[in-house]
Amino acid sequence: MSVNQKPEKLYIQTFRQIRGYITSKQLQPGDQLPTEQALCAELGVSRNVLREAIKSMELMGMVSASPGRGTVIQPFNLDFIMQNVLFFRVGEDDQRVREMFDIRRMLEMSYMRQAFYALTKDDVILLRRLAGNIRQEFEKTGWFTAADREFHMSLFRPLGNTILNSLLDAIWMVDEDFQLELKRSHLESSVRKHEAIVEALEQYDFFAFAKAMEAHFSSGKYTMAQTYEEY
Amino acid sequence: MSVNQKPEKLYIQTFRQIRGYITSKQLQPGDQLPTEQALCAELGVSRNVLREAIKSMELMGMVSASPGRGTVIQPFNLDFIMQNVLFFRVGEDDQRVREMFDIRRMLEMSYMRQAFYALTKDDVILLRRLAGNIRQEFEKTGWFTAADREFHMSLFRPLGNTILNSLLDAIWMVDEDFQLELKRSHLESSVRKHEAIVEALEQYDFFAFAKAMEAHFSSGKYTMAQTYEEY
DNA sequence: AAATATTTGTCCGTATGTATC
DNA sequence: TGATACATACGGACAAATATT
Repeated sequence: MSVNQKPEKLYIQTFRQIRGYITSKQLQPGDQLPTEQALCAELGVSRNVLREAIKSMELMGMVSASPGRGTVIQPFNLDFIMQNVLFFRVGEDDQRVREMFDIRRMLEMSYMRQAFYALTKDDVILLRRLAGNIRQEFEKTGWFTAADREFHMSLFRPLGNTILNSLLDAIWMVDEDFQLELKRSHLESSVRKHEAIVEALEQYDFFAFAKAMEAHFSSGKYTMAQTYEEY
Repeated sequence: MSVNQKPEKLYIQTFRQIRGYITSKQLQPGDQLPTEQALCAELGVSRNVLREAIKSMELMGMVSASPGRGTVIQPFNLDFIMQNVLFFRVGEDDQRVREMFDIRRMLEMSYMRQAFYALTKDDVILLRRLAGNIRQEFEKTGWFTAADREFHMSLFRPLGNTILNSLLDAIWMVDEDFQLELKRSHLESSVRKHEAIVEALEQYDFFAFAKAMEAHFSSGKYTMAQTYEEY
């Protein structure tokens, strides 16, 4: 009796082959993939199978396709993976959501030092304006999810850490569905705390900045674990 | 002039809808998805479009399909993604890899305090054994990737933070493909540093534990940014 | 600016192999 | 063994979006 090596399904083989095509030809972001017709002929598969492989790549953010234009290699980006795979089941229960928020807090507190020194004057000006947006949005709607997100993302974007940005972005995406439970008093003080962060940045005072960041996280919803401390 | 809202492509909508179906019905690993035919009818799309969505999920490891049996939800697993998306793209420039290692370092340093107090006596005994495995594997093969991973995962698993575990797991997966460039001298001292971590745990000395963790990360490959410091 | 070609998007039908009862 | 349900795979056809002439 011989070993029954079950061959991999065709669309998975095809996925690998296309991937191999990209790496072996060293295709860069912006480069074109051959047309579906050409790839079908080259790989000897039907158009359906080929599409199942390519659409998978598209949904993972590896390529982007549009009619008349073709299929184009995309730059490195983990956003889709983070949102749809890594944090796939998070929305289901509150414990996971709190874990995510806690991880965000830890990451922001860990990277705040690097962020502080990476921020340019223009970045600080932008942050001042975004803090204004938070206040504005709060006074207008009693809410400020979008502005809050933009503020925090802008704080860490200058670091240029792609993975970190993707991670924070994915967590914020979940956040937007869960922020509804906040109390108004927390929101009010939170508006002020964002302004305190900007003030510290404007004065180029890292210690004040760190204190303001900690204060920001130790309020309201960010209360899963103890706050940041030195050991 | 009205806003030109371009509708998303059907197979992307469908992907989301199926994902929504899984979460809203709270389907667990092992549960069945409806048949292709049934889903086509329910979502009002053709079989091809539906398959492009489902095959994407299969390639991401979210479900598994086979003829005669149907489509089944899979437990959380990033293997395929890591192998076929991350690693493949990461190779373009190892900046991404360094970013991931750095994030791991930050997370481990952030959570070490909670981990320290969450560890039971049995956990420490396990860690002692795993440190032994590291030495053993190193002396036998000159290498210890698997044992290293197991050690670190066991350090933080007792925390019970699902998201954190997933994240660390994902980063380790990339690590295993990239650790090949380490120098032997670093490896030797790294073996000792793992043992130092366990010794601190056995003596229930948080300060020594923290120092050992920092020392561990400040050596060899973990040199992207400055080491952990209080502010 | 308009017509035409190219390329992907979407649908349908059919045959085959596999798992289950 | 046979019958049924299901995913796998192929092919053709037309629509829609984009690029080209």
